[in-house]
Amino acid sequence: MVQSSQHPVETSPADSPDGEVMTKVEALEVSLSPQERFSEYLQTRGLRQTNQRKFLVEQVFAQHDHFDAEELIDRLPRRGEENYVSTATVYRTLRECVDAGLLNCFQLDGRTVYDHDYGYPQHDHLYCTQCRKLLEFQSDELLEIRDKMAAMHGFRVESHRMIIQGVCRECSRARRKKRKQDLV
Amino acid sequence: MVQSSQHPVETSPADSPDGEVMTKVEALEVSLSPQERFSEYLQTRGLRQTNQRKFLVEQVFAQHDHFDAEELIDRLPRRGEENYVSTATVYRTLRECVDAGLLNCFQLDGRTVYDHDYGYPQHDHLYCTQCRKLLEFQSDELLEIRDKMAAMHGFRVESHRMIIQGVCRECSRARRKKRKQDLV
DNA sequence: CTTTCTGCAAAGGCTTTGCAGTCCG
DNA sequence: CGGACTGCAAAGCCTTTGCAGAAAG
Repeated sequence: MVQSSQHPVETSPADSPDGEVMTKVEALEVSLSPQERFSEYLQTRGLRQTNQRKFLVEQVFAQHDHFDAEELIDRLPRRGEENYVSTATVYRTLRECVDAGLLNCFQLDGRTVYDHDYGYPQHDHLYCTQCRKLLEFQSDELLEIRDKMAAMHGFRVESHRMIIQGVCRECSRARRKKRKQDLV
Repeated sequence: MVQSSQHPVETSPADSPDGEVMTKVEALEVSLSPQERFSEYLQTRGLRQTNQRKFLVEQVFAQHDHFDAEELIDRLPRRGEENYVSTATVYRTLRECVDAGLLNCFQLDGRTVYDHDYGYPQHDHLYCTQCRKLLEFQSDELLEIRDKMAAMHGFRVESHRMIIQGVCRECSRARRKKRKQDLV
């Protein structure tokens, strides 16, 4: 079976229904908006400020969310509608956003997932293998270990990617409930 | 540009040329060989003990190395030669090895990389973005943080994947050398 | 003998690319 | 105006799948 096209991705909820400790990943203060930052990037490289690029960056930063190309395309205007952008241009622009430092990307289940980088602090992910939701977490200790391990091996760190796979609270609950029902 | 098909992947060298601390990832003592373990897995599920499966598991465990499907296929007999195994069967068997717990797999640069799991301790990776080499490291602290972060979010951990990207010692040296030459 | 497996070739999913027309600067 | 950009369709890459013949139990 091939991955379905349903990949709900959400950020960590601010509240904790169980009253447990929750780290919340907050937006950072930045002097330039993502749009301005991208504009700067384009100018530096002698690239052009097109309507498609402006529109895409605006859409990408309209909500803080993880997404893949397909999800982005799904919420953009269709062919024939105003502001339609072709698939090729979407892929090309996503790559530029990564180069510009606006987005991060990583592979998950064979698709490329994009994540806001600019104006957002470093973080890692918890991935629910049941509902495919992505939660974020932050850990300075993790960074320390990363740097220590890299140093041990003479590595100069550029970046890292940590994904914890498992089952989220909601899916665990749903499963327990189901098991209970199955017993009846 | 698309990823090239050259992906040297090597394990961590045992010696440290710089005399720095090195963690070495050692093989574990296991009661069954990978072949025996796989055989057991097949029997349990009523699957068959074919020559192709036996041959592939043997090849996969002949050397401790990370590899992708292409690299494995490259060192197998060609079509027409003795013990030839089709691409489809290689992919099918790799998947079975993962199901059987013999191999781990993860995505890197768009390809699926396989890693010995059975008879080998949990470990994570350092990935050199210059030479595409994969080194291994082990850290119990990392596991503690993983569990702590998961607990904070009500997650039941199944597994995790951590990859530190950067430049390895050898590539750093090569680069320094090159810069020096460029100055002459 | 029956069911699973294999090899083949074709298809699939995601992403990139060549090209001709379009648009930015 | 010239080079960069876009949309389109086609190709590419890696992996999976349908099917008919082969093989395991």
